[in-house]
Amino acid sequence: MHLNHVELFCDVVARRSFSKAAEAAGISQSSASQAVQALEERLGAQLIDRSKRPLELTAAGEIYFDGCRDLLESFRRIEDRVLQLQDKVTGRVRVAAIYSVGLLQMGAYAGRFRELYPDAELDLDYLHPDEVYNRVLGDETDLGLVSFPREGGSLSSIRWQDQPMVLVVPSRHALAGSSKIRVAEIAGENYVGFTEELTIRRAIDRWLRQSHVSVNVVHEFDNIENIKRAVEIGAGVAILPEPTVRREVEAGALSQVRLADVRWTRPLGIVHRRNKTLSTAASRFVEILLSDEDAAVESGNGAPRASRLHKNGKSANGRASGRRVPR
Amino acid sequence: MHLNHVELFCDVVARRSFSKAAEAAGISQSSASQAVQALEERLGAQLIDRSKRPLELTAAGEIYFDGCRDLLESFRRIEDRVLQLQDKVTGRVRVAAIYSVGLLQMGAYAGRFRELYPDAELDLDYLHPDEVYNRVLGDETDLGLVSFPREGGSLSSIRWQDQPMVLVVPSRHALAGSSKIRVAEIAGENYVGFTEELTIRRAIDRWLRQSHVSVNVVHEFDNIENIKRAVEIGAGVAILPEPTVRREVEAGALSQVRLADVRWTRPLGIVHRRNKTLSTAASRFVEILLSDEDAAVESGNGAPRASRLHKNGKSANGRASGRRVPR
DNA sequence: GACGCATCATCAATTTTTCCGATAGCGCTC
DNA sequence: GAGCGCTATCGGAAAAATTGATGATGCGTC
Repeated sequence: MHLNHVELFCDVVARRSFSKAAEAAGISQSSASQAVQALEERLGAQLIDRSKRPLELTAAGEIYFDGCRDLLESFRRIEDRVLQLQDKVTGRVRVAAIYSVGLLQMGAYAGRFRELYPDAELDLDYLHPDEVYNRVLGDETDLGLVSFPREGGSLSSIRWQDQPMVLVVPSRHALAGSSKIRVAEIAGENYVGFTEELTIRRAIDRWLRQSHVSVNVVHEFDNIENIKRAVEIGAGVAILPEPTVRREVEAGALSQVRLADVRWTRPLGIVHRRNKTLSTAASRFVEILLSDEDAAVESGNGAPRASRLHKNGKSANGRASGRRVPR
Repeated sequence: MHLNHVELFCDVVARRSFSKAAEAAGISQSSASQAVQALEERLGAQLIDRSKRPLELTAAGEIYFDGCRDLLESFRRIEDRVLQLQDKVTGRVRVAAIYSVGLLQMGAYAGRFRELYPDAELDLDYLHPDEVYNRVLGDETDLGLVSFPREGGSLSSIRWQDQPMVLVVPSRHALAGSSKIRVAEIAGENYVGFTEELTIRRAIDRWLRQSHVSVNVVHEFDNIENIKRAVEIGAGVAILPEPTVRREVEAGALSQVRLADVRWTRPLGIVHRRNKTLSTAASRFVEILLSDEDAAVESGNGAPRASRLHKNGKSANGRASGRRVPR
């Protein structure tokens, strides 16, 4: 029996689609169909009910899926154990990041990871926050990079960074010159904010309320890029994580103003399934995220750093564990 | 990755031989070699040290083997669960029986099993008792049929039959006419017995000692067939399980005499690995062994029957469970 | 310590399996 | 009910496992 076929079956089930799973596996839809059929033939039982759209699992399929899910996980762990013995880091790490984390920072981390562990494969996706959680929960990704990380249930999270929130204003705005202001000075400004379904919107609302400041919301977007564009054209001011506007500030397209009397930060975290032990490769990726010195600079406040995840008992030779790559 | 390759690797390790494992799997030695090499290449690690004869596992191989052993077992269970859903009994049952059980009785049981479950594969081997235990312990067989079953450690046993021991004499012997005698009458007879390493020999010795009877041992054999031949040619008398001499007694080649004042029996048991759940097919085979009505007749004493192993919650249609095959 | 035996690796040829692309059929949605 | 998206099916192509022959190596034996 081909374990690849089992893996494919599980992916078909997870995605509720043969074609999606086939594409993800880099094979043709036809091949995916045949692979699952081979499994069904071997068992002499229908696993998937294709007469429904989207497809559904049969009772047998349910049982088989549950079992194979664990089986594949076990197999991965076994291989990992052997590979660890020789300090090899291989396998695939699937990372899903929210747009505002991903586009700005992940490139550098990914490069570093690929440089240190050329044998490992890194899949990076930039998604909507909800989709990141879905993937983690559905076991379609190993690590999720999100802001205001949720915990509990089958989710566990690792604290990663705390990004200071700054006021962002058009470069010709009255406040553009100031390096620091008090929150109260924002009151009544035209404001470009996040849409209400986003956690960060609710956090900012709460912060403003606590400071007894209210603003005039003129636009709402569900992503930072659009907010920045709106501020650039003078639609209003915004409150955004400092690292996400650094490039525009340096280029002069936007101005940032620190808020002197509050410590608003956007916490970023790495979420993963609680019960699933991370693969060595995944652990190493987390390690790179956490060990990065830039991050230490960026996380402006004195919050304790997340402790190192990876503990390798017997790494004697100079492997990556403690290594720093010069920026 | 091919699960077959993993299975093959495990078999190679268990047998400490590529060629043996290849033969057992029904493939060429070349193929076996390449299959294991494929695994090693995938892991980038040597699993087996071929420079030793017989081959040895490397540290990586040790880890991999332990993991894969369980993995294969898990996979088997998963498939079994699915198959059970549709009342299918497939898969392989490997049975190792001691000669004296096997040759006489197993044919009928095997036939019955193959008739009831044509999709399942039954491997029957007749071996020396020690070898039966080795196979069970080494996980090379699912069920072992032995006399005086050992328990404990990783072994578990199911009571199967208690065969009454009878005195067997040449057909022209002075006692040949009697249907019953007292044990004391054996005293001083020329006796053909088992070799000392066999459990049954030690049991008989103990019984004779308890009855304060001693005999004149003229020959020792490690199997029942040879003992019968020796008795046939008049070398002496023997004490053997009744079912094993029934054919010769009916044919007139030997005479059997019941022992009136003792209840000596040879217990037969089904041994298997304790922690390993039996496959459905294996359970059904056990069921056939236990449900047989002949066995009830043969087990002369009133010892409680082993309870039925198999419990299938949802078998509604008239499947084999309760079915009896007329003798 | 050389010989023979058993065992395993290697190689090219062949068989078997898998995979692909095109096409047809079917369910779902509008 | 037409259109769209999805999956099964089919023949041919590609990839893979398997084989048989041959060579290398460890191990016991004389």
